[in-house]
Amino acid sequence: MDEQEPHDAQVDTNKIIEERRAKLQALRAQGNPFPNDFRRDRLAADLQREYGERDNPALEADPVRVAVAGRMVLKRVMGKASFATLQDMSGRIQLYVSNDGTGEDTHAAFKHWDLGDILGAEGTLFKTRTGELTVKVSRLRLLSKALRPLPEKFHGLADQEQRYRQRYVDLIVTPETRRTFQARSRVIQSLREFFVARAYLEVETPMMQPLPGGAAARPFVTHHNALDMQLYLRIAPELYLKRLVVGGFEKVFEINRNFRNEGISTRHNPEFTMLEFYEAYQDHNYLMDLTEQMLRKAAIDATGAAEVVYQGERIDFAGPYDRLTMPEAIAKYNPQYKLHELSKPEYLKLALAPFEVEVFPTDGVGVLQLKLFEQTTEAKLVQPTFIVAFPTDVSPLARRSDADPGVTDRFELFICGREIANGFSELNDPEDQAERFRAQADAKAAGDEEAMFYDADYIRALEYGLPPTAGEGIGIDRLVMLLTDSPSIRDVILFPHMRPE
RNA sequence: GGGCGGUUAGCUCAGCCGGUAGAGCAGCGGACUUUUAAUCCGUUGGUCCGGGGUUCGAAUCCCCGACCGCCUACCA
Repeated sequence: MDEQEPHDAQVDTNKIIEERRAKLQALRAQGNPFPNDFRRDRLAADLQREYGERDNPALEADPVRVAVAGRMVLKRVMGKASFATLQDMSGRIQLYVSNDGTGEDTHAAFKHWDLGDILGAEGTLFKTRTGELTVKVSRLRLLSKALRPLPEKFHGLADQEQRYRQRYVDLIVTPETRRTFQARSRVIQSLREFFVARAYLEVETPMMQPLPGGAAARPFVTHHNALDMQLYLRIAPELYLKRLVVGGFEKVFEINRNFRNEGISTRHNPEFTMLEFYEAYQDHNYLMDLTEQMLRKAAIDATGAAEVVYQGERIDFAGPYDRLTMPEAIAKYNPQYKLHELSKPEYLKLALAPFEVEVFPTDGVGVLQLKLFEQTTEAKLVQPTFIVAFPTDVSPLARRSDADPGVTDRFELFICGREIANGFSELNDPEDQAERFRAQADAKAAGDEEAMFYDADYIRALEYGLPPTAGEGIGIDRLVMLLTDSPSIRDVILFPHMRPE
């Protein structure tokens, strides 16, 4: 369907907007109402930090001249003098505008400016009677007229839908939203520092792939016109990153988007950010140690402490974290099950009977354990917990355990009942990998839309020799949710996917 | 996909057992030179999400639909 209707065809409007348009028209008559020749020299938070403690006599004895700019978010007019609160990227600073300071004409014009307008102000600092640091304005300019009114100044924006759809408004009026995304930036910065400090190379691998690989998920499909070929948005970077390890980049990481054509929920967005990293000559046990250090640092860098509170639960990222096999975890959190019985298929099938899970005759012990784990235990793993030794059947890219070929040297990290990380010793045997791809391809042919494709070039890469390698992926959005106490993944994604308005 | 809840002024929200639309903020006009969600006086502003039905009469009750939120399922 072609729906290229012009954007201004359906402009919603109201009396307030009309009045502001009229004000803008009047401004146009006096010159360009969107000047770009004002330069600020200070940010609000810097002023608060540097001069917030200074008393008024000190400020007046040694006048501090400043030029500030920002959005007017509060305004109090009192006749011959007014106060306004300006908000910039760093915080807020109060302005004192008066006939004495700016002259009557400017002050009179200011009275007609609106909340939401962008202003530039020059003046000197002083403290009001109540001790608030304030700029006594000598020059004041309107830099950008806002035509649309801001949400109610006290309650802000409560409508979740509008907060997601119009994030720009949410960011203006909701301090928690600003803090969340600032914390998100610190988390990613922290992770990047962590790897760079360990001599990892940051790389970028294809987002558009001829074969989507590295995970079990339904992909988005697109089309390249010039090549006349189908391409998939990637569901994971894994197979490309391991190709780089073959190439001799023995420590690599990538922080970038994955795309999965699946449901949307408070924990799923169609595009989400993934950290993946690979290190040659290491194994899954090393990864678990590394993960503990990494998450401890990320928590401290994001929040100032290794212990955070998520939705009322205290989460301790300091480590070390529990490391349990699935049967161990099931028995630990569900004493009704006996550990020594949990490796018996008949016992597991009996245990699974009360749950609404499909059990297939082909399910091995490992898969049965996984199903029981998901039903009984996953949600109870509040503190960071590594679950180790995943069944080979559900781990087509992981190295088989030397002790038990039915399981792999793979772990997942659970926090607050959610999977946060997934790591393993990589399968570097090209013949074993080819066999597992064939099994996946068979499953796909049988109708499993999430089964993997057979990736012949990846097999060819393995045939050149992949060193023994450990690799891991961490869902950044879910980690940021935990570190910012956000109940929905949409709260940590600036522009989450929504149905069109 | 299933269940529950929501949608009323630009924003935050009331609106009872069905009787024909309200408040605060914002806006507009006025007073006010140290306010702090400034205050005080006056005042403008509505496709009650959309469509159908019941009724003398629907924001209100019923049905269908849209969108959003939460839970649940699926999704490693």
